[in-house]
Amino acid sequence: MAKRKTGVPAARAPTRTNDPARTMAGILEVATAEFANKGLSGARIDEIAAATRTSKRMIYYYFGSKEGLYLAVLEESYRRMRSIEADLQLSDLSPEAALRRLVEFTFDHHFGNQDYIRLVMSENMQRGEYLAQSKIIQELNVTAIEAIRQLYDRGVALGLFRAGLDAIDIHASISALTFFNVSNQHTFGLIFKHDPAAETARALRRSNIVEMIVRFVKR
Amino acid sequence: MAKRKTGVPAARAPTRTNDPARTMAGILEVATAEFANKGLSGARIDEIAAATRTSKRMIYYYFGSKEGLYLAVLEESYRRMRSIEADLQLSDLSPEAALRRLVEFTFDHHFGNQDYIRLVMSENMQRGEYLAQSKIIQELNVTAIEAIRQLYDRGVALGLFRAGLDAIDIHASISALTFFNVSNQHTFGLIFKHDPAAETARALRRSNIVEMIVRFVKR
DNA sequence: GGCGAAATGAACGAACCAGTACATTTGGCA
DNA sequence: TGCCAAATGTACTGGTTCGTTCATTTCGCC
Repeated sequence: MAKRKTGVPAARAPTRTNDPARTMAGILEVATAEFANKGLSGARIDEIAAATRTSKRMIYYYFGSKEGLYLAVLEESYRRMRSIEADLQLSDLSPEAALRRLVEFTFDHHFGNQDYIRLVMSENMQRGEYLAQSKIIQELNVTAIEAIRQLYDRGVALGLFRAGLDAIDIHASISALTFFNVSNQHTFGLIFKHDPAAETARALRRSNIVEMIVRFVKR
Repeated sequence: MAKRKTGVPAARAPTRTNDPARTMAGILEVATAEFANKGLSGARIDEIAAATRTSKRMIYYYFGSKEGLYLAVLEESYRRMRSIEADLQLSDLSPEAALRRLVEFTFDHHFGNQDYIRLVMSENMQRGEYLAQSKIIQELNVTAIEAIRQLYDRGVALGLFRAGLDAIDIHASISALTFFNVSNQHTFGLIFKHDPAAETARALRRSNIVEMIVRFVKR
């Protein structure tokens, strides 16, 4: 909670400065990168410690264990993701425009937050073992589903979308197409040589994904 | 190459029996499960050795290192996957039927071969580092693309499919939707409680994916 | 202005784990 | 049938890595 120290402007340099919040935040930031890069078993506590301003001792002081730190990273990462997602104002747009916007946003967000993608990949490699321990996370996704449901219901009511589809299913498709685009870029890109002109290729892929989703829900 | 021993029917029990091919195959089988379950860094050579009829010594004798074994597992797994895929006879079917069959097959195959999915996930966590070392693998995917291209071109020629689409892009979408369905089942399923009546939910998901792909390519 | 809990630092230990040294057996072949 | 390379078993090691022990410093509060 406390972001900064109260009094005492830094004067005497040689002494230590206690700042728990900053210490924890620093650890989390470094740990996020490490776990995203190497996964749970590949990550090294010593490397995380070395990259922070503080020591390994503090990691255990605040997070208890490697797994505890991993879980904290996971939760923080989910929290950030969902808080950004909540900023979309879809209700002002027409159903189709809203759907397009949502897919485009998801595509761009996943591309721009590959650490998040890799953490989710890692967690799926663990079979969701750690996510299951977290009460907080379950609630965080309801918003995404709700946004789709509202936009979809509007579309159906206006006769623009076909009825009988499931918002969760639509969400699954959007996630699958956008997630895979990042998560499997190495095995997929490597095999089919997508690299040259990657920019335009990605733009093309993006519009194709949008098109695919829209075509699926429209009458 | 040599599948079995030539002469010498097993008579004297107490003595050892040399069978390199069998030893290697046994190691690969166990290693596949271990790497698929735990990933490269999570896997333990000692555990693999314990689960085989042979010893850790043999693993290093035949595969050189943990990474060497991992790469061998990866290659073998890809090889198996593509050889099954090649069995589809799509050219006898109408373009749309062929497309449906391909998607259904891919969906079912991925669901039934989760070790393969997890190995690909693992490899993407390594940023394709090991796949890049393998000359063999690159060629193995061309068939999948080719199958789609042929079916798609037929569809366009018949005026059933819209022109201007890319076979690789279609393949990406099919892969994304079917792969994600398995790869992210834990984080996705956990969050949205898909568990009860999983059978019918999966069937529904399957037909929705097929529908989505078909709608995308049809005029 | 000092007291005690919170926060931090430095070094250590015990388990784990990839890889190896050394020794032995098997089996094709001359 | 005896020789030698291929194949295998056993026991060990050196480095790595999670986690801890012990000691010290900071700082809110009375």
